[in-house]
Amino acid sequence: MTKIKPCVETTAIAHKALIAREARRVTSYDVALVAGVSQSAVSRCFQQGASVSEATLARVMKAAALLDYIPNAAARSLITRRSNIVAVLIASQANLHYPELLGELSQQIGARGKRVLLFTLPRETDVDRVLSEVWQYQVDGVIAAARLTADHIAEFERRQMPLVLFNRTVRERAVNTVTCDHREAGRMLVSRLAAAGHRRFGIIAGIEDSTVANERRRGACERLAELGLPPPVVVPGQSDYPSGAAGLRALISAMGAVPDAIICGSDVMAIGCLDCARHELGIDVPRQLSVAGFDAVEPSNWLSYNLTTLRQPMPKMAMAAAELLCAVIDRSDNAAATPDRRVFSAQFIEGATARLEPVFSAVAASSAGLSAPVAIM
Amino acid sequence: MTKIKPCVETTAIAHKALIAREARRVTSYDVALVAGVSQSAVSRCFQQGASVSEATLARVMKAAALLDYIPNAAARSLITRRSNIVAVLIASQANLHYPELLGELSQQIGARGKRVLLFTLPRETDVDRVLSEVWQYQVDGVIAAARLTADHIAEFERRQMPLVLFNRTVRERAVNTVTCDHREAGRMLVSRLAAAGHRRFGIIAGIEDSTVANERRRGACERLAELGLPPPVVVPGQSDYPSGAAGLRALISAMGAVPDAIICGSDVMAIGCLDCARHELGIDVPRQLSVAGFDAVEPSNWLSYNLTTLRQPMPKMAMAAAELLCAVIDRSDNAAATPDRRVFSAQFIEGATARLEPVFSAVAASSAGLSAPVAIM
DNA sequence: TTGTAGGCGTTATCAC
DNA sequence: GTGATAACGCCTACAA
Repeated sequence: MTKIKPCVETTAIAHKALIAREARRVTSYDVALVAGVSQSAVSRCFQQGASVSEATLARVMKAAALLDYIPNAAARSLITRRSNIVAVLIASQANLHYPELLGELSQQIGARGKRVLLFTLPRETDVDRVLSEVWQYQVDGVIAAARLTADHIAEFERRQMPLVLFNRTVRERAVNTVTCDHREAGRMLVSRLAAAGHRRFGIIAGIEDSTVANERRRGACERLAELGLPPPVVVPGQSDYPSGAAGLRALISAMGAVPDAIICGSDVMAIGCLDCARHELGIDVPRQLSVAGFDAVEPSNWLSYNLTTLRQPMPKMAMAAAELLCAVIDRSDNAAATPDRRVFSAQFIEGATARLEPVFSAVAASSAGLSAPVAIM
Repeated sequence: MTKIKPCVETTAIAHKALIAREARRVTSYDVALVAGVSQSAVSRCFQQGASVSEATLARVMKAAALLDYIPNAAARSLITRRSNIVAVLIASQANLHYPELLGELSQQIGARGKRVLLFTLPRETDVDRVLSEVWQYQVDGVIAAARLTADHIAEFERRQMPLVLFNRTVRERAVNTVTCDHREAGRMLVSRLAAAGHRRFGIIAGIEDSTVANERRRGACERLAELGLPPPVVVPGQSDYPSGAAGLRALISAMGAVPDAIICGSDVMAIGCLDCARHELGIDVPRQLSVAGFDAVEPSNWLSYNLTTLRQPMPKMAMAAAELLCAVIDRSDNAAATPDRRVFSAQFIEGATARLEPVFSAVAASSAGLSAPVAIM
């Protein structure tokens, strides 16, 4: 009488029915049972560079496939202390203005074997409430495109939570940041406009608590002063389309005339300003008035606008943020290294809404086109 | 001699130093030790509706605060089988076209105590690779704004994973879906244009594998046939700006003349078509040609365009998706109920790029303005 | 290479 | 109301 050894398929089907009856999940024990090995052998089969024999691996993988087994990330993270989840904090405002940002971040983080857990902030003041949620989820690190205070940063340090700020800075603390040099962008824009003969400048500012818009304005004002030009008239804006038109009217009324050039804190405002000037006030842009924006959003490139603007190299910045964060996570066992700051340059897009002198000097050309990362200590 | 009972603060500080020395995380045991209660008592303090005395709660919470204790969601999910994480699968294309979608979804899901784990698909064909990742993370459910096959759906059922399709459908299987009635939208658009006397129609189609664009085209063609009008000339497009211009030229060449009306599969193409007509071909829109799009993206509302289009009620649809998914999750212990399909109507935006007859009939007005959910069994 | 045993941090089930 | 004890599903020495 021969002893019949049941084949893996048969055992798997029977065992799977059992699991279904008990309403449990499929675990590595189940796979081990079906494959006829120990649970730890199964565990090793799902890890990189563990020592398993060819034969065992094959048996285990077959059993796993038959049972629809997938390792449980929650259980794994409990012991490895790695969830492979990265939190992205993003103010809804930024979300809408930079639709590419989230997509690029997700791709780049995904390419590094992690996933993005999304935390959107309806208002930038909701940070506290959201952060306490972040801690629960045991994320490996955080990319924050939102306004954090020095106290928040301190809590990240206390909890040893890797952090990268995106387009934000905190003066009081040393933090990893990825930014575009918005101040330099503001300076560059003024330089080009001034070189073409513009003298009376108006500025439509962005949302008040936005570091980005503030830096742009600061750079522009600074450069105007250096060039000995009169200070610009600044009117407030909300970074949206209606603010462009409202800002234009406000500037004309404050200055008693149409300015030579208007610098808008964002492309959407610039487009609002442009539409108002052309369609409502009958102002000839760029002959009577130059208009410029920031960000090079998709519509700025459309035929109806062809806006003079400055582009942030978003894909590169997203890649830098993912890279930086993952580097910090990987070495987070060791002592914390000194924070890294990666600064990118904006790229000047000439467009056709501003009168500009052609650029020949090597310095201006390179500073306008440069977008490689520059480390500033 | 009096026995000195050390106060909570002192114990906490000492114990915290110990934890730091051992490089461990703070656990509920640590809190229990400092608070002088059992670990289970601590656990109960962090649950809804568990029975704990006022005094214990206070002591525990104080100790927790001193130790910076936060419950570990990974450990919790291991036993509760709830991760409070929802996966959102989104094709990058859709991401860029509907920036509001992700923000709305995140808000709505957040309001229900869960968070969004983001899975972006560079190509719609990457679904398989991404799904196997989804299973690992033990998410509570999935909202998919990407193309799934019947086989994929089957795997969701096999794994008993709650699923809601967003703006997608799968003919072969019964699935929970939240959609906009794009076919009806296409019909509505043709009805209005035909009523204003347009007869020779051109269509610039969207990306070939997009259900949405196909449904829109189908509805338009269907309605044209019903009205006894000649079938439209259809040219392909990629749903982007350049496709609008290319499509316009292709239509003119195919028809041997400028058509009466062009229906574009998306607003961005409509805008590309419009810019080309006006700025490059000198065609008077809407006098010589009517142009219409779909989606009511932000720029469609700008002065330069004021596009005739149809809006999807995104916020309502996102809310419906979150609501539906969470309902399925909450009752997922019981037997699976019959799938739910929530269909919304697009809202007609008259704009100024198409010649239209004013609408007086109550039927037309209500069908054009309706955006409340309609359950279809 | 393989199996045994202990632990990761929580919730659930019971007695008390 | 409170505290012991057993899961949850996996990884990781360590011994074989």
